[in-house]
Amino acid sequence: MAVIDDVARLAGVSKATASRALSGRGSVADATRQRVLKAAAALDFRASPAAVSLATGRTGAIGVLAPAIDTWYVSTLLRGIAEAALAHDLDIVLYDLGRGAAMRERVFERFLQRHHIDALISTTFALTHREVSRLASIGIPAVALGDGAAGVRSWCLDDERAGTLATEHLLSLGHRRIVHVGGSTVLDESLFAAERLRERGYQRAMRAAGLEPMPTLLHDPTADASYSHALELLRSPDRPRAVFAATDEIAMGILLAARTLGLRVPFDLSVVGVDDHAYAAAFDLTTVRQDPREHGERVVDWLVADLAAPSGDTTHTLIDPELVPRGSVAPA
Amino acid sequence: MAVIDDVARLAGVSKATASRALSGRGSVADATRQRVLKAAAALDFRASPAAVSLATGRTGAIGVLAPAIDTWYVSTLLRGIAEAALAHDLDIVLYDLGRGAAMRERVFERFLQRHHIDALISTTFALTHREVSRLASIGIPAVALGDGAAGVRSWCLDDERAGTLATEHLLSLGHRRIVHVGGSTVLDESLFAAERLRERGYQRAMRAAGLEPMPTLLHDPTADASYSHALELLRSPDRPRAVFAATDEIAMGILLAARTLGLRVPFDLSVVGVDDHAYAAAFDLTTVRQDPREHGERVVDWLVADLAAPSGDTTHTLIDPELVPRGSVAPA
DNA sequence: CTGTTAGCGCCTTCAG
DNA sequence: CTGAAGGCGCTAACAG
Repeated sequence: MAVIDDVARLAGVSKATASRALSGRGSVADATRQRVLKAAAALDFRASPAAVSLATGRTGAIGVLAPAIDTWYVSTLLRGIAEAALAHDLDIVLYDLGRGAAMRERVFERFLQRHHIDALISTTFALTHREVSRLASIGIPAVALGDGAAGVRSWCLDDERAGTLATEHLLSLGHRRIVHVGGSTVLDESLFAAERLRERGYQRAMRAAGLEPMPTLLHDPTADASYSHALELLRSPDRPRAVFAATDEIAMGILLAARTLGLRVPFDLSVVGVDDHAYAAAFDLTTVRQDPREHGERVVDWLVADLAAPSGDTTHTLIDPELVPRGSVAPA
Repeated sequence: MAVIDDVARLAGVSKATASRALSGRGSVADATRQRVLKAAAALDFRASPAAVSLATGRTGAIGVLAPAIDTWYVSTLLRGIAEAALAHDLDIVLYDLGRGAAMRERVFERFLQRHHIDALISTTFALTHREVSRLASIGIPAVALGDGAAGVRSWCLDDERAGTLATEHLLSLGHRRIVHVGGSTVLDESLFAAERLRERGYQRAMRAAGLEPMPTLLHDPTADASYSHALELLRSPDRPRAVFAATDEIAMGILLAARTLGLRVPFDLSVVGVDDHAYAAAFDLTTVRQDPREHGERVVDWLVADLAAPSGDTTHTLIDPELVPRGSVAPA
């Protein structure tokens, strides 16, 4: 592997000039730059990132802290992040927390230990105060997605509004007994802020319509768990005719259960979800959309700008959800 | 941030001794080691990965090259890789190729440029000869998953056998007109080796049963595309009664289309998929299982061992698929 | 505009 | 077992 000294020698300049020519920082005579560039190409030179990083303090990588990658939300988000990162010539280092937050502390300490990234994107789980100040003290800017944290720039779907939108849609069609099926608080009380907010949106909409919210049904936030719970729910004689599911995955489980039981959607049962999951269209599922892929890109762009010129901005941006009417809902 | 010199000073030893004590390499008197460790803890010392990397040539990270992260196979695999990586105290650097391989060259050059990783895991797309030799020449060991490459250790589902298994299952139940719906070769001829092998397995099983394989139907490998194509297919008067879908996602699209058209599965239509996707159980879909999560862990373990003691092993391991009978199939 | 001189923080011979 | 010295490859001042 050629090193910069080889390039410099071949171009007949000093290491410093070669470095300047290669990096574009500092001024170099045009002719000189061309010579250096040509020499570098000839030698197939590639700067050692470790050396660059040691000298500059920059790594050229950003970290992503996320739970359960094998999930529609996170994987789609990751896709957006990866695309934007590529465009900005940044590596992305992935830290998967799995379900629940057992590994959280360990992961956090570990990636901190290595000063391996220039910035951090945290998703779904809010950063704790301690983590935020820790990050700040070692100078890694952080942003949060999906759940904010004080002192950190964040973007997040207006989950409460999403719940309200979905519920109001059902209400406007004359439904009154609307059941809310929520993503679990089972795993960890502190984690599923989004789900709790969607529930609150539901409750608010119900009360605004003069109705008493019904108790939220909870289980693991997977299509599977939803399916088996829905089987029970829909078998009951006074089964609901309208359901607001906290996520599309849950909604899909309900739809599948309805099919199994021979219920006709939307005539026997109306269902609204949240997400606009990749399968939502095939399920003909009415839902409230969010676009994690676009969010991922947006966040990376912000981070890149902030890295170049720290803004100290810690705004908490709420993203407006949008109802996507499809065929899983009918008038009461 | 404390550096090793601070630790050494606090412990009253030299940098060299501190380094030895901290890394465990080289012998240090027990009492000395304790003192160093205590000093390091007191100072909250963390070695700079850039410096370590520069000095040792190791980065402590492995790269993952994958298409379309927002896909069941890749995201599940990634989950397994991330878990194993955490266990081995390795970072994982993610390179998303998106759909198709447009970014491929760029990504490849880019991660090569930075000698940012100790090893590479490549998925789905086979590495080209040029890439393999390139990797070898700069000394990054690579493994492949999902599609092998000459000169590289690889693991991969026996896709042809998967196709055969699925088809034979249908045949054994008396079906004769079995249609195969395949993941697209539409995107890029050279990429979807797995799909082509599954098709071949189907054809082989048909011929072995004395039947002429029917032409494979192709479209984008998403549930959505599958849904709309299946709508057409199943509306036709001589619609098939048995379908072998190349992936569960495709199978799910077909199942949804059947529901839309009022066909009863499995009585009017039998469907078999491949993958054992997270939703397969909820769809009650008979399928051929593969377990990418487990594969991910296995591959990382191998890589870690190989990093410690290079084996030169370039075996191509075929993973045996397994039929998972569920309710989407009935006798003809 | 360009070369020289110091490091960045750690590991690793080589002596002792 | 331990310390001193040099180097990994690059960039950042500072002169010139």
